[in-house]
Amino acid sequence: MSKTVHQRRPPASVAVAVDLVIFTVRDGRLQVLLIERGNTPYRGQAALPGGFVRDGETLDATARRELREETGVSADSLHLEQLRAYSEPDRDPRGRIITIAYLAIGPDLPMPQAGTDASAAHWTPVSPILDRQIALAFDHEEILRDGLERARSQLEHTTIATAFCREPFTIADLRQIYEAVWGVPLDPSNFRRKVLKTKGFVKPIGERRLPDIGRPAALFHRGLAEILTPPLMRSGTASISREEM
Amino acid sequence: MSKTVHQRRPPASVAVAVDLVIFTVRDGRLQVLLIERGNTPYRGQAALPGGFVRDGETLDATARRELREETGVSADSLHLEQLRAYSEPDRDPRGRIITIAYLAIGPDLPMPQAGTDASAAHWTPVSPILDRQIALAFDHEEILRDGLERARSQLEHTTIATAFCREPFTIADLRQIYEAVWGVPLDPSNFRRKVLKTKGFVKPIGERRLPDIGRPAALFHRGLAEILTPPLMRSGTASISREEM
DNA sequence: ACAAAAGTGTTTCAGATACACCCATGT
DNA sequence: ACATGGGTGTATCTGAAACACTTTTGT
Repeated sequence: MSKTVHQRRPPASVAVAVDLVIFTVRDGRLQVLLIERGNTPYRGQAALPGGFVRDGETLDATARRELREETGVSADSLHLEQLRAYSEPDRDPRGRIITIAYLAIGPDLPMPQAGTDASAAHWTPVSPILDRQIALAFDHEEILRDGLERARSQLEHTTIATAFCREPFTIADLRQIYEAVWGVPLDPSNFRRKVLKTKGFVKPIGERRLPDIGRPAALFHRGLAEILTPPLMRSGTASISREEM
Repeated sequence: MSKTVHQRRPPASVAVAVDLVIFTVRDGRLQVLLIERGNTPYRGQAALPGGFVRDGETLDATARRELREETGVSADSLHLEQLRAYSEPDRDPRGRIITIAYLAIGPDLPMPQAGTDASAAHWTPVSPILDRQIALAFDHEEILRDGLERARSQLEHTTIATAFCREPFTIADLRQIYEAVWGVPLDPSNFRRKVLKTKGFVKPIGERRLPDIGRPAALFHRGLAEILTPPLMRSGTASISREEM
């Protein structure tokens, strides 16, 4: 009768979790929020913050809740987007746990806060993790790499770079975000032109910031645009994956 | 003792499913594979093919298995990538079901095959769905829209367009894929130059195809490259999301 | 006066676009 | 011969990149 055989089979229930890749730029370096695990497995090792989905809760709500619990900051002021699901059956020794990773981006936050869950959290530069000098629990290194690649890509095509900045910010602040996340130096004058030419990227507020040294810089707020057209390319002539012929 | 409170709470088990957005180009139009639902809810209505994850199975494996069951074609020859998770608590009247959507792309396949699950499946042009002339079950219209946007984006940045073509193919075949998915006409001469200039996109096989009318066209296989550098842009000067100032 | 960073102007060059034109085939 | 689509050549224009140069502050 029914042709949809796949619907008849009783669904296997699995535990579903959310893990967060929370990025910020501190001291000119890209950093990620990690917690030190208090329980087995991977006790004492660094891991991405996360937790299980609750009944009646969307994954976005889980991510926002965990973000608040881990950082003490409401997610309203942060950029939050879904990365993807990780489902290797043996990715967690405790059993079958599928996790949906989220990418969160915010300005250099006042962290951690004692007396909250966030007290186990700490900002860690991303480079030593990529270089395997710091090991992460579970498959969190892979998730981190995917999150970094997403963040780098989003800098090209969207205005999320402003989510890294505390308002108001200068064009140089914004440029340093790109330099930290992409890991390449950018020409200040050309960068400035590209940002100002893109309508809706930033909005001048008519004030200036006095630096310790040098000429005062104009201050800006985020604009309303979310998509960069045209994209702000990282290294115009990159390499292709493979050759042939 | 433990600071990771979120790990202590017993995980709520939920049913996890995979839904597939399977695209192809037939008759110069983008089409999607839909099944007619045999059971409630949404009995008799069109829906994306999909099914529940089984024990010990990755989501990719679930997607490949469903693809094989629904289309009778092994997923080896198809492009398959994860889209994202959909988790609204009331998205399925039967209960809490989180679904992870996948995007699949293949050439115009011999479908459907009688005597298999695929007999309930049929190719449907995408346009009338977007125009709300055909309603899909559950939140599948949203999933379809997201899949389409991903496919359009991937055409810009990767070589998946070749996954729509049966080998060998001509440059014009490839161009018609872009025109069908993006919904815009492209200049044949400039398109040809861009494709041939991108090393690893296509590989000439030195033969020609005789069309019903006109000059024979050179035939190609897929190249080894997967990333297009530089991207093949759709409409150089698009519009931004909002204005201001 | 000098250092340092912000901001402007200008030259150069690569690539996209538009379109004229030639080529190879069937009828 | 002509229609049709494949394929090439080329003039023009836009925008990115590089970098010289000017401006505005603190010391």
